Amino acid sequence: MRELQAPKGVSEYFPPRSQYFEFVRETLIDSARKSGYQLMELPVFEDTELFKRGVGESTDVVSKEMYTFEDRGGRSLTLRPEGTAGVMRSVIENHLDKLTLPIKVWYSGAFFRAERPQAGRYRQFYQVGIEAIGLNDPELDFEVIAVADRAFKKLGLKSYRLEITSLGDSKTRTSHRRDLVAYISNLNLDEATVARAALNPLRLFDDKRPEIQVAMAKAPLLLDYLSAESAESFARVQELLASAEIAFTINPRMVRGLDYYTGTTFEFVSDKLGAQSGIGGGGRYDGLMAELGGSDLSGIGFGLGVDRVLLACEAEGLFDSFEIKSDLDLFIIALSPAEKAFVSNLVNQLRDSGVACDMAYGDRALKGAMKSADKSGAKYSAVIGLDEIKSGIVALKDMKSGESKEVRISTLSEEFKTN
RNA sequence: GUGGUCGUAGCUCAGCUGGUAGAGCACUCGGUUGUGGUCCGAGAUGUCGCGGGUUCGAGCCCCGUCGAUCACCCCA
Repeated sequence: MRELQAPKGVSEYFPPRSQYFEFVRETLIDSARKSGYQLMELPVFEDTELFKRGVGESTDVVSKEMYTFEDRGGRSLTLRPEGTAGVMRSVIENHLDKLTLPIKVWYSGAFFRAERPQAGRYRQFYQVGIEAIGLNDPELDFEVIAVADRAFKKLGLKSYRLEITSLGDSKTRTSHRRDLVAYISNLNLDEATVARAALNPLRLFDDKRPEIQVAMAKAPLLLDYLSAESAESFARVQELLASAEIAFTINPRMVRGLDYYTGTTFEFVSDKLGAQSGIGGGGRYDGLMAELGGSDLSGIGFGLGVDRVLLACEAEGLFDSFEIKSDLDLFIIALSPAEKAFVSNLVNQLRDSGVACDMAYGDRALKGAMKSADKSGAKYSAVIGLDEIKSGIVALKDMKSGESKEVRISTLSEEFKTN
């Protein structure tokens, strides 16, 4: 029989590494929660139209990386390739924009893109994101960036940098685009590059070939086209970042793959990773909500790649001395099969009264059972034989110090009532 | 989607110019008649990714395929 394997390019996390994944994800989410963001739990598949209209049909993400399928009712559905479009759809559909603005939400979950897999690039990957919707206020731009930066610092990451730029409003974008296209048309480029430029001329800015870098050195920069209003807002964001001592560099050549970005746009890049070095990114989107049929409100948000942040943490050795913290207070061992039913009952009662505990299963020798107690990470262990059942007293062993103290079995749960 | 590299025990890997597999770690048991972490001893474990070909003989050579990985591309 053919051995089953996971679909190509998906990431999965199982013990013991899953605890690092969980730690990373929780740290990212915690940063959002502590800044007033609330949970938004959304479907992993949406009407295909949502992404075509929201993300943009000419983007690579939409044109060649979507998992699209037809359901039994003939509807075209797509596994979400990113989070913002779904959030906007839900905000519009559920009239959240009628509430006090800004709406501040976070989300976490799996996203899907049919790309060729690579370390840090998976077909199913995990993101934690936030969105602050309804107001165009540079203080919010700063807040969103700070929420991400705070999370990275909390994790202990050091080798990453923040790059920011402003894409201005749609008017400045079109006039810049016109000049950029004119500039590019005077360059001597190969066919593939011309095709790339036709789709999105900005892409040539981050082409890695040195000859293209040279050719693009004098190309018109979007930052020079900013309206007074955009420029002022962008300057404000920089001021706020500086006074918060969040280091950043302005990268006027930054290119983002999703069409909806306007205004402040940013990327967090780790230099401990390979080609897939972006650990998070985001920006403001002015026209998205209106494009999707809602009121014309601005918003800003980010998406952080949990897989990549985990990889970056590991590359920086942050988990080398990570203390495996078990949730268990107590691990109970039945000395022989005769006491197993008693222990099983006891464990069940302790769990009922809120004690986190586990027991030795199977019929292993005491030495082996103690080993599982050790591995479980439980703070205390207790061995129960006929003597203990008869006397009603058990030795509670502190697994760290090795010392034990006598405790009544009937009041065992009292020992763990500390919190 | 394009190109390069790799695939041997649960993990990390060794395996000579082709002669039908090994180490360390982990695991199980014992040394210690009812107490883990250290130490010592013993034991179990492989369709050599999968399919085909060349050969008397393939882990090793050839082709295909699947997967991982690196770069391009793209982006979280």
